[in-house]
Amino acid sequence: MMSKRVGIREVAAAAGVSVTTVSHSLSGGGQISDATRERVKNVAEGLNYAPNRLASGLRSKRSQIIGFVSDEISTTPYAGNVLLGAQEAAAANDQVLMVVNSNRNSRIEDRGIDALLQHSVDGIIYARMYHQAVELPAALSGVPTVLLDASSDRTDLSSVVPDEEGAAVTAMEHLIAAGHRRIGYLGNIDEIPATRGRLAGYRAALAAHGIPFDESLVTVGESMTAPGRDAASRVLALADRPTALFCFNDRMAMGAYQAAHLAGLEIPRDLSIVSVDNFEVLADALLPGLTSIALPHYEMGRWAIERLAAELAGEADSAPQQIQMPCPLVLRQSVGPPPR
Amino acid sequence: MMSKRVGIREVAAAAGVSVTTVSHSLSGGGQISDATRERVKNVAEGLNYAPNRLASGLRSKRSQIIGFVSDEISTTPYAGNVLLGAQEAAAANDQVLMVVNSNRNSRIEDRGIDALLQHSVDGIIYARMYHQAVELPAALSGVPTVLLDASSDRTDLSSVVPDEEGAAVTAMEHLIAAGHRRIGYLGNIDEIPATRGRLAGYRAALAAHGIPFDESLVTVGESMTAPGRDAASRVLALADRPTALFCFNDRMAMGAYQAAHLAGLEIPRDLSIVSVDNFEVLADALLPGLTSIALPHYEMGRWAIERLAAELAGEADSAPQQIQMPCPLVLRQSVGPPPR
DNA sequence: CTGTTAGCGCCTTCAG
DNA sequence: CTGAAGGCGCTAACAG
Repeated sequence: MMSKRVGIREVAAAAGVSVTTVSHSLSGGGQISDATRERVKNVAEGLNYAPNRLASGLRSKRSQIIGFVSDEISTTPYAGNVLLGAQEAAAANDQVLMVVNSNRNSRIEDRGIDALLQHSVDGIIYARMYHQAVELPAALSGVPTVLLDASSDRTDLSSVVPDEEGAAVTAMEHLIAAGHRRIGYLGNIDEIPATRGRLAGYRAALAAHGIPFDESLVTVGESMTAPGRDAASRVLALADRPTALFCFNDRMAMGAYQAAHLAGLEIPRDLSIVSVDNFEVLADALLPGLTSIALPHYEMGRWAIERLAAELAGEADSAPQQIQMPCPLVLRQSVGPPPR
Repeated sequence: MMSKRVGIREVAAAAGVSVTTVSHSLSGGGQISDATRERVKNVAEGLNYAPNRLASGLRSKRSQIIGFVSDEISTTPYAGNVLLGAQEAAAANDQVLMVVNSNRNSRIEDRGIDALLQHSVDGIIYARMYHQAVELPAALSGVPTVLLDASSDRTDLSSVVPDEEGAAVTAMEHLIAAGHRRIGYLGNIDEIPATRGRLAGYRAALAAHGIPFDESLVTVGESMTAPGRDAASRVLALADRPTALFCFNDRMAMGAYQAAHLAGLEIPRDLSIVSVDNFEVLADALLPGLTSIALPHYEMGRWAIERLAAELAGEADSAPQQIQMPCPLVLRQSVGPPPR
């Protein structure tokens, strides 16, 4: 509400000082004696003073608002945690988030960015809901921006994405450590970084353990349950079927569960499974629980805000960084030793 | 970015008029001839003028920012759509959303609300991620507020929640129309409106069709997959087991699928299932697809913003409203005629 | 119909 | 160490 809340001048009057002194006292700036500073703070608190950010932003050119633009806050269930991470980090910095959603429509996105700029956001988190390459909208040139779950070829922009290859290696190491050597990969077909990265990790892990790559163990499909079921059915029908499956994501893994069921195989006795997403509604619900690699959504959200804050502050370490975040393994019950 | 963008005075100079004329021309107010209005608009566009909302908000007491406070944006996957609905409706009103997340912690929530108020939000959407009764934080008294997926006993506050009882009736009517008379209810145990509402709907639908209520067909558990599985197993073990199950939500329904499987029952041949949530990642993924009642998340988001806008505008119909939104049935493959 | 003139609430040189 | 004064960019009376 924009009512007549108490302002800096009321505080000044009550404390018997000038508005300047109040401003300095509260903002930590200026040369104020500790005594007055304390007194002013107490008076302000007593009066229930709260600054008007509109006014201070107008004057100081710092709105303390960060714009958060994403392609689809909604459809994906992973989304929430990146927003949460960003929001909590922002709150810790005395910043607040203004969110805008493009629904993958660049006209809507541009309009949203315009709105953010009109509200004088200090910077922008440009987020995607799954790892992908992006081109920054022209309207954002000159605006401090950090890419989240998105990457570009620009080295002057900070960005954070999951370490896709590392995620796959982690999953594979877990399977190999359990004794598996014949491990299938249920891959997806979209042209996104995760597709390449996870396959690369799959192959790298095999190579690291001297296990030959067998193309017949790799099947692909759309990254959803039904295609995962079909792909898994194909590879499980092989005479020399794999004893374990690394799945592109939890939805495909759910398909693999169904395929295993249809083939009369029991998990993990006959088939071990690891996948990526750690999407709890699925991973926890499946029987047995699905061991899965978690994507660091919350952490990426935090990192993006902190990076942006550092760049806005012009700190020493403010050179742009492009980082890949590690993805931890979340153990459940879908992995066991190979049969026999 | 808060750089020296072109301001209203540059536009005025370029158009050869005063700043007042520019302001009126662009905001549609004042008495300006159509000719000058047009000319000014063109000049402004040519100069790529965009208003500084900080300044206009400071002056006009209208920030065009709506605060969105919710308990948990993240953990639940339903969340996204309410934010999306709200965001799109806000954009249509030339408003923008500032989000704050309390993580169910009232101290964090109060801090967040403070931040929103400091930024002079015009009003607040106070949202919960699932239907529940709330008490409005004291800090919000006097602030235009609309409750979303939340209700209170205050009649001076607008609110929107799903029609829980209607949802259950819709589900039951579908089952009854398919020929079922022996229908079980897999209920939950939390003390939330949905618990009462859906059970009431279950009973009402039975009564409307002259089917006696049989307590043995009602089993309850926590609203998750494993408890759903257990509860369903109990009722399916009955000598005279139900031919259909109405489940509290999709996660419990997934448990019912598993229980059916374990009991050697095939869906929908031996057992029909309808539930609530239409949580696509589950409902679409289950085999066969799960027929489910959709909760109107997106629509509630839109409605809340529109209601707030109406109240802010002080329109004729601005008396607070407490509404229940209908919940549509989404057909998939989990319902068939009763066996034999 | 259009222009002049004050501020909105705060920050920030610049003097004391 | 503290106070006075001038805007930030825009809107809204009030005059012309």
